[in-house]
Amino acid sequence: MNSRPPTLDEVAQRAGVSTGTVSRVINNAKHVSKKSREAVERAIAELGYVPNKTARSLATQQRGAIALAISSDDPALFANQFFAEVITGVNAIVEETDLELMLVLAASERGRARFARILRSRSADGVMLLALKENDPLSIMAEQSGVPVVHGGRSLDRTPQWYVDADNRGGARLATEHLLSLGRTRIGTITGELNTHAGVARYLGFREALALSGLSDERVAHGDFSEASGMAGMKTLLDDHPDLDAVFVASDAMAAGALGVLRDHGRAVPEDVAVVGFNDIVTARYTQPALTTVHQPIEALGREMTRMLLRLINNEQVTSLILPTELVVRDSA
Amino acid sequence: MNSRPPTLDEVAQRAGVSTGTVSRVINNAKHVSKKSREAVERAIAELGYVPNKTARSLATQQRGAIALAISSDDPALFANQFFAEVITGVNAIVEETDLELMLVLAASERGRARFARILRSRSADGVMLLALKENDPLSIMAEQSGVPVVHGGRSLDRTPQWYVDADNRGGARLATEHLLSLGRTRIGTITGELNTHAGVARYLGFREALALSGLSDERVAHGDFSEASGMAGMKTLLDDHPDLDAVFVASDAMAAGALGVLRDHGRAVPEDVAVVGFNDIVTARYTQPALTTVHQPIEALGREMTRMLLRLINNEQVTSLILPTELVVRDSA
DNA sequence: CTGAAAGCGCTAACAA
DNA sequence: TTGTTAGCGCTTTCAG
Repeated sequence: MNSRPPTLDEVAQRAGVSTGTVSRVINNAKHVSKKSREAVERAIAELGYVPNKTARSLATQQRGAIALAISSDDPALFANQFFAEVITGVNAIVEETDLELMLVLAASERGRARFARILRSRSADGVMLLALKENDPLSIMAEQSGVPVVHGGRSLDRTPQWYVDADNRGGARLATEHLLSLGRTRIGTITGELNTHAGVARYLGFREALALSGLSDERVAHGDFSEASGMAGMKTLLDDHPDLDAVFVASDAMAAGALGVLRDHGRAVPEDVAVVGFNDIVTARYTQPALTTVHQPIEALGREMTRMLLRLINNEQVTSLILPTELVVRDSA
Repeated sequence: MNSRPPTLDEVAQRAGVSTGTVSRVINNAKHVSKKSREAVERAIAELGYVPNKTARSLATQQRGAIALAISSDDPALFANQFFAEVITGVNAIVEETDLELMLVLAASERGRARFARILRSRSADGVMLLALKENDPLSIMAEQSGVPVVHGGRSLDRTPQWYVDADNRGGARLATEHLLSLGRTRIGTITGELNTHAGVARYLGFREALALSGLSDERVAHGDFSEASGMAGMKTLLDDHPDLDAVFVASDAMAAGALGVLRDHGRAVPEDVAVVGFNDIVTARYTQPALTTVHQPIEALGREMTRMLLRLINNEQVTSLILPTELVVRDSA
């Protein structure tokens, strides 16, 4: 049961042709007579031939693999929905090809070193990078390596050459406009980390929407996307602007925290204060009340990153992409 | 910036030694003079040499990669916490080695075909398989291939040769005993799918605990792990056994559904009916009330699977593992 | 349209 | 302790 798979040479012998011919058939090149082709195909079937990918890689100088790298210091960041959804999207496209998918979680210094080696040794024909922090060393490393790289998301400091991102700004506008359409006029926001692209973009979207309606955008508290910071932000907002009648919160985790604080302060949601979150995490459906939020096309992000990378590898033309977000209306606003 | 990395031959030339010697230094074999070693190391540093993994693979007949394969018809199943946590665990061990990690999501027929090819062409030195359904074709395929295989979880029909599993039965006992310790005596259960090992094991654990206390175990409704089935199961239970004072629910998703039904029927949780779930998904902390549940060591599962696989690849002795689960007490019981 | 042969970059066996 | 060389299995000229 452990017998070595047959080689191309053996197939050639069996089919009574040269290895060159077998190779041509396998890579369905032209200039092969029907007769040889059939003989080869029969031999392949009979022997159960499977090409040796390693040998082929060595000969062609192509690995037949792409890598999905996730750079982060905090391993907990992998452990979320986002991650799984991206991979699902990536896989959908990879599955249409013969490529292998390598996963590189660069959580530690070792992980980063491994990534560097993959780049230098051309272990992958291309790389998709989810750089979760700003100014990511891997990002720079990758773009300098000469290996095709597609980024998921952008960073503040440096816009990658090729990227796919969600429309954070548009999503924030959507959310804020929804609040406006509900007749709210004293709308505040709890921002995410303002040293991230997403954080800034969502804040800008919020301000944009208010500016267009000529309303004040001065009710703002700063958070860092975490639930705890959402609680703190909501308290600040309530203290500074007790007249608040709605709040756009830049992440669902923060919104969950904010919801708790509102409850504690006796403000009914959405009657007294309407709340909209961002991300549409699973738990958004389970908060009390269920959270109205902005859905990001995460799986699509994975799919488009992969498509883009494949084109890059094939030297086709590509263009960076911003994917639309959409509002999911539930009970909180 | 796109220059081909130097080859071993070039290093040899630069260091003024033979390729054999360079190879020995790289694989730090013995029988190398200090002098040569240093010369080689210098040359490697100067040239920025990185070994070509493909060439090495071809020569050694080892791929230097292991695969994590997830078999499922339903892509949505990937998109959960479980998946991300397993990978985090796997990565922790992989990161200690030079191995690459390939990911194979066999959702479609194509995916399965790709997996078969990986097996036949020895694209990976070993495979970890998360077979999410019973009687999984991949599982059989893998074990017949001669490639080392470690399973995550077991199936009902066939216990894999090497596996790591969570102690579902023990966890269910833990949960039920907790209910007993609370003084509850009319305890029911909503089971998971009874054509899965986990479903059956959890049901058995429940019955075991009740049997040991001499209590009736006849309050049972059957679900399929889904939220909807949890709602249905809870209704059935309430109809058939209105005296119910506690329920062990075989998954958190079902428990979330059950909680809603209890609320609708005016039963206070945990006062009237105590509820314990299973899995400890993220949302368990957000239900109303927060769900007492059984935590599975998912990341550890990933870690142990990987360790086991590495030992298998090195022809070391291994033994299948059952990892302990633990009770997380929150508000619902 | 087909066959022969020279690599791809590395390892490993054998000589020296 | 070192150098030499024959592969690993496939692709790809180059002749024919």
